[in-house]
Amino acid sequence: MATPRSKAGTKGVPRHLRRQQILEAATEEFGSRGYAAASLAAVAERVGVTKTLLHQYFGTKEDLYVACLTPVGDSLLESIRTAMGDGRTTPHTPLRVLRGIFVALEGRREAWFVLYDRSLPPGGEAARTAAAYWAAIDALAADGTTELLRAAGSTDPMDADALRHVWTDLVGTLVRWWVKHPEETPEAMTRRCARLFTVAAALAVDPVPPS
Amino acid sequence: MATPRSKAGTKGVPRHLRRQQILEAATEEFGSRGYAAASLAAVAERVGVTKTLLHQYFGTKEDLYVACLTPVGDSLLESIRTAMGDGRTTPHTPLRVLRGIFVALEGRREAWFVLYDRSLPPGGEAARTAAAYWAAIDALAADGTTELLRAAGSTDPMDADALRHVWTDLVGTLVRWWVKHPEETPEAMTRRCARLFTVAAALAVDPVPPS
DNA sequence: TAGGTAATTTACCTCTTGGTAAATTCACCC
DNA sequence: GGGTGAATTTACCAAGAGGTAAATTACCTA
Repeated sequence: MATPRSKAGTKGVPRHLRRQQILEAATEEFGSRGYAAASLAAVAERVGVTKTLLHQYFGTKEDLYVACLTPVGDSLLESIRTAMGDGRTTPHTPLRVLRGIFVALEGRREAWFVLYDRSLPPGGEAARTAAAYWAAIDALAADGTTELLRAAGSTDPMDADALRHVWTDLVGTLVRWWVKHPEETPEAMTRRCARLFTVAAALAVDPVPPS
Repeated sequence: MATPRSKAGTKGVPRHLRRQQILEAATEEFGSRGYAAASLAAVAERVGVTKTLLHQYFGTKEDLYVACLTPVGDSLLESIRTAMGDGRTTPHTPLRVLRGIFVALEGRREAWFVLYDRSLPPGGEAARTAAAYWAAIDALAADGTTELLRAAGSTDPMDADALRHVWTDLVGTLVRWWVKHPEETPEAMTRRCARLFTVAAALAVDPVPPS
């Protein structure tokens, strides 16, 4: 028996497990480099497998991206929905939403950047899928912000739109900061956000006295 | 005289003007698609010129990117510096900074995304140059936020760091919104920000009464 | 008007990337 | 223990990217 010259053949990894491995590696790759800069070869190498396998598991590059995006988008969406509860928006809602997002993202924080990738091929299925998630999340955000805004007495629709953007991007900001601080648990991060809100509010309302 | 079979030869466009055209087109392309997804052929087509010309004017793709980045980064940095004035941070400073940024960006708003491109080849000159601008801007932001924070009585350095991130990314958010609303002048946008700040502060401080 | 120079294209090369068909090896089960 | 099917690789292709040397045209001036 000569030493096998080819390394083909099964490695004993069951299909659903391999699937999971690929998905995780791809999510990290897409999340850190961005869709356009990410290469399938790099993903394959992370898994310790060949590029071809990725195609046989997930099809095209865009398909793989969508496969990565879907679970993140779904769990994020669900977390936000449950955090917003019965539809009544209270001052506690923002923090509950944040906490939901942190928990949903824990263990795969870079996945956030998969959802908000700006280098997707325009017109493709990937872009459409991502846009659908954005729309769903934005709708929820709009619900919350307009209700808060109305309660505060403001009615300008442009302002409402801008505030929605501010809120959603603020979430992005906090997530990004959180990604850079892996030691911070979701709970600790939520508490930090609470403190930050208080401080920011005090800043905006309480002018610094000239000295 | 047979009709010329080749379209080579000068088109009468002086060098510095062509340079400017290329720079503008490249900035738009990089800004809208992101560095990795942007193609030199597309830039060339925007200008109505050949890919080769880009190389002869600016060298490699990264060189071209740096050439796009530098003027934006410089003018942005200068605008922020002058907006922050003598170093004394007052409650009016944030809005002055925002106004400076809007004015500096007017006419090439997408350039913002050139500065904050996350798909640059890691380790390259482009990434280094961009990182240098980030550092410079972040330093200014840190100055302002810590001074405001100290005046408000907070001392936690992690909170200060987080607040700096919140501020810089809030700027990004507002710019992004502004990019999507081309009709809004820098002045109008500044006023909108002022209103928004007031509303947000009221929201954060004034809980919605349960009804 | 002839020649020099600036501006630009042609044609080509190479490397990478996404993608596919076919071959190869392993594990399991009668 | 031999066959059957699942898991995986080899080898390959085509397209597109960045990049370069050389040729081509137009403009300007003496």
